Order: sequence, then C-alpha cells, then structure tokens
Amino acid sequence: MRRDIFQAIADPTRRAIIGLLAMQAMTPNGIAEHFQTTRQAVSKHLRVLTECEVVKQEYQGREIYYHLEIERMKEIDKWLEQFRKLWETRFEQLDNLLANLKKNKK
Amino acid sequence: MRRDIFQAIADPTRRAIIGLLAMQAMTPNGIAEHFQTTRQAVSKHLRVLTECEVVKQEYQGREIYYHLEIERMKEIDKWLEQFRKLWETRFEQLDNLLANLKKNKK
DNA sequence: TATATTTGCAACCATATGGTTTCATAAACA
DNA sequence: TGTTTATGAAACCATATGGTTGCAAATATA
Repeated sequence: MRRDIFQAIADPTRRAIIGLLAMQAMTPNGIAEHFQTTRQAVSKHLRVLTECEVVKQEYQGREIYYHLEIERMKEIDKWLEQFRKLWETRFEQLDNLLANLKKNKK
Repeated sequence: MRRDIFQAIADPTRRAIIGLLAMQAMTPNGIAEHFQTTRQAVSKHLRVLTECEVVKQEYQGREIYYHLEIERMKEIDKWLEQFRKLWETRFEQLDNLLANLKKNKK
C-alpha cells in the first residue's frame, strides 16, 4: 500500500484534520466533533496519517492525543522547490515587461 | 468525482509527469517513453491532470503537446503557508536556544 | 488512395478508498 | 464491582483508482 505524505493530503478531510492538529494536539473524539462523519471514519484517517508519520500519538490514560509532525509538511515544500524557481522566473519576466512598458511610456 | 490539485499529485507517476512537463511541453507518446506503463495509462493520467487544470493541451497536427500550468502548483504552496509559519517558529526557537547556550558558555 | 502514426475512449479487472455498523478492550468512575 | 467512556479493529459495502487490451478517429506519409 502506498503511504506517503502526498497520499496523506489527498483527502480533504485529512487535510482539515492536519489543519486542526496544527493548532493543537487533539483526541479522536475531539477531532470527530468538527466533522459530520462518524468517529470511526476519523479514526481510519488518523490511522493513515499515523502510517505516513504525519501525526504521532501520545497516550494519556484512556485518551490518545494526536500531534502533528510538522517535519513531514516540509517534504511537500521540498518537492515544490523545483516549481518555485519556475514561477518566480515567470514573475520576474512579468515584472520586467511592466518595467519596460513604463519606461517606453516616459 | 473529486478533482483538485491535491488528488492530482497523489499518484507518483503523475508527480513524475508534472516534473517532466516542468522542463518542457511534451506529447503523450514522448511522456510514455519515460515510464514502464502503457501509453494509454499515461493518457489516463493526463486526463486527470487536464481535469484538474494542472496541464493544458496544445494541438499541433495529430500531436498534442501538454504544458504544465505552473499556477496550480502555487495552490499547494498557499495551503502550506499555514504550516510554514509553524516550522519557521520552531526553527527560531531552536535558534534562540542555541544562542542562549552560547551566551551561557561565555 | 492506401497505409502508418498519434491519440483518446470504452470495456474490463483487481485492488484501494472512504464510509458505515458492530464489537472488543482498557481506563475512569459510581 | 458494575457501568460509562475512549478508542481501535473487523466486516461489509459502494465507488474510485490505476492498469490493461481493443478499438475508432484524425492526421501524416508513401
């Protein structure tokens, strides 16, 4: 089974869970309150996120707090790096174009 | 059917295709040469990417050149923004910690 | 015109995905 | 101790996914 950060963020509910956990660690029940699905469905999402190591569990009595592993998010950023150069170049080109237009106007 | 940039980049083959098209526009046949799957499988990936508007088609005779729409990549970057603050903060904290250690050493 | 090339699409298939309901287990509490 | 609470896991289901093979259509070429 494919299990990487890109698959982790493919589902909108999982992205929302990641967003929640970015604010604070939460229990499955706490997370489930924010969604219309069952707690069990959220639990399955948490399993995927755990397998991708996007979240870490912290046992506290009978509760489990899920923490976001922010490091994993950097992997996406790293992949994006190759494109960032491209769109910055395009931005520069546009910038130069505008500068030239302004120049010619004078 | 869910069709967004996050689903587009969920598949490793599609990520590779996006990587190729970042370099230059290519035809389906040209793209397929880089993979072990059939041309038709690549074609299906291109369909998903087209539906997500990650690529654009340019007809040239019987060939179709696929171009990357770099703008779509920015959407990922935008979503990542919320986490970027977090990991930069953590980096600063680590930085401060190191600075303090250095200070106390003196 | 006849043939080869490029491509998309349909049909099919095995497996993955995301959800549900039901259950088992362990901790908290009366 | 018996009951409630928090959780994960299993079984099941409809649909999505990623691949294949076999076609049809349109363009290029002999």
